[in-house]
Amino acid sequence: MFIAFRREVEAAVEAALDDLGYPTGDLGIEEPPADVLAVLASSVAYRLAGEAGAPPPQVAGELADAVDVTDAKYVAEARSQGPYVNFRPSDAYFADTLVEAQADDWGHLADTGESVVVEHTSANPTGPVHVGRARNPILGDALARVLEYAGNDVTREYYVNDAGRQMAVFTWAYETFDEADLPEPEREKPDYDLVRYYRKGNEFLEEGPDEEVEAAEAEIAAIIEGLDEGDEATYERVEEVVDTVLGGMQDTLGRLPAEFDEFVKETRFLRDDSTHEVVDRLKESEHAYEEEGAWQLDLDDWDIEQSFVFLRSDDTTLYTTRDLAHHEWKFDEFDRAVTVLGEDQELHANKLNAALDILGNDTDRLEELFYAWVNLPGGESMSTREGTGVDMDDLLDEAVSRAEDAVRSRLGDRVRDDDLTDEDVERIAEQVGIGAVRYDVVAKQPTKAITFDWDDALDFEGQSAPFVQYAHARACGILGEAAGDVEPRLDADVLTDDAERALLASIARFPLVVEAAAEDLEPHQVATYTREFADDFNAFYRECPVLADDVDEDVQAARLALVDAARQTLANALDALGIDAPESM
RNA sequence: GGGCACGUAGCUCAGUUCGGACAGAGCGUUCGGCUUCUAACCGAAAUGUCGGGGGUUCGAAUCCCCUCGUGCCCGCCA
Repeated sequence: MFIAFRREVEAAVEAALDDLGYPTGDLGIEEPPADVLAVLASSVAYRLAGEAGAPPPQVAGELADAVDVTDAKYVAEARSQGPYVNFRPSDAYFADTLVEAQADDWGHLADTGESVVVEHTSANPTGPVHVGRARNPILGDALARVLEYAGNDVTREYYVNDAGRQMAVFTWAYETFDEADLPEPEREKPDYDLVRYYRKGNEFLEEGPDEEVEAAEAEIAAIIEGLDEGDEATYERVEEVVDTVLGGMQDTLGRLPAEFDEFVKETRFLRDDSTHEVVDRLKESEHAYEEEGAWQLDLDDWDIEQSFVFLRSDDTTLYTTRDLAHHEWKFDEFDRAVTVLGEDQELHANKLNAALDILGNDTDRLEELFYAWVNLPGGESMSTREGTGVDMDDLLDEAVSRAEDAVRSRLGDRVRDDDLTDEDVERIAEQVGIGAVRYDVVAKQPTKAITFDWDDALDFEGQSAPFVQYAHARACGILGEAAGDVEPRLDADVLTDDAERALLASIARFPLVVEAAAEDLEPHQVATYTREFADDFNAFYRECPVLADDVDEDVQAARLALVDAARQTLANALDALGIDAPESM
């Protein structure tokens, strides 16, 4: 709706500028402040003042007069206000918004016809998911959802690093150490079980007797070599560890929820020989050279100082080499590829891009979304190997437990009479607790560093998921109360209060927000929208009673339709973020 | 040392792409509101050298240069 409105405004302004003999390159279309009664405005008069030899307000007046919106469906009027030309919505704008927002798929944009692979998380399967890693799946899953809302065919991919040194160390440690020498696992889950071997192994390599460490290193090197050569027996040894740990991690990620369509293993690109084909092609490149037995690329032309080593002096490949084959696979299978990466990966990503360019790929099809690290208070970083950090399972358990306390403490003074069972309470606690954690992460700009704080992550008031979810529950409450007594009617003409109009205008913006968030790869724009929207709904809730006895029947029916449209908008906006919308709280 | 990010109210953050209407929220503080569709809510008040300095512009939180502070990266690791 908003998008159609914008199209009409753009066409009208462009035509008017053309008529008046002004350039049409800059239309100056922007969203006005909240207290201005317009959906869009143009500030172009500022720029034309010099050429026109008249002050901006005068140019704005001239432009407003020249704008012809008689054929427009959604733009009712162009009116100058100071240096701005404001575009006001027609009755049809509100009427169609009310109708369209009733649909289950409200906020979904037209199909782009494009397939997009969103690779996220891709954490090495070395142990339980900790909070430091959690930004990636939450951000990645929300991004995938937003891109789906924007009309793309999205595949969620977890790239499994099963061929590197870390997995070789893990496999060696798992086969070498005796469970009796390990501490009790922190949780009865396979990832918590096996990470003990990994930690023990790393400790041994750092502090063990030189001779024994040397022998261990030889065994680790043999595993790496076996993988690189595609040796089936080695692959099976490593796979046992990888799949077991990954299974445990998947359970945790699923709670967020972050689920994947594909788990693509790194060893796949060794077994099908594509990595070695990449090596051969790179050796032919004018940027390739051999130094001290290692093959590398000179990336000066891409303003990257450091060379890109793609073949070790012992002729084995590196993670980055295999990642090249991986990305060529993506280019074959999908139209676009987006990767969610920690900011520590930026140099690697730039080098990868340059190498893909050398291999003749169109790297415009590949984009990255970088996020800053989550640190512990005191500046300590979270590490699986060292066992520092807060486990994601612990955070989610605590969040759900606090949410359950909150739900139960409110049961006594509930006005709404919907008899929540224990099962309901548990479900709501799950939705609210996990939603709060997820919202806390997804609402912030990814480039800003986060210091983890229990109270901040578990704050259920103010700008949080529960605040937005509560607005949704309120809407459901009204709809439930009205069921059978009042039939909603799609009649926006009787919705004339400021709060009603503001809510409709806010509903109409939803598709635009999806469009912008997808375009910029910024799910947090949707999060910002949800809390502004909840504000608008709460204002309506306060100002406009729906079911009160003294409300006119027509108004009651129309307000009920408006409540349903708001409910649909809240539910879908939360869904685009991967947050559940409880019907009662 | 070089590269990339970040710095907005006491705290947590929107707004910065693409310069434009008085710089906005929440928490906290002070005051007020539940016999009225759910108070995880709402209303009112107070709170700012938009890190600092310079520049461009009719106009800068937003663009450019310098500077300070913080984080990340600079492996034949992943």
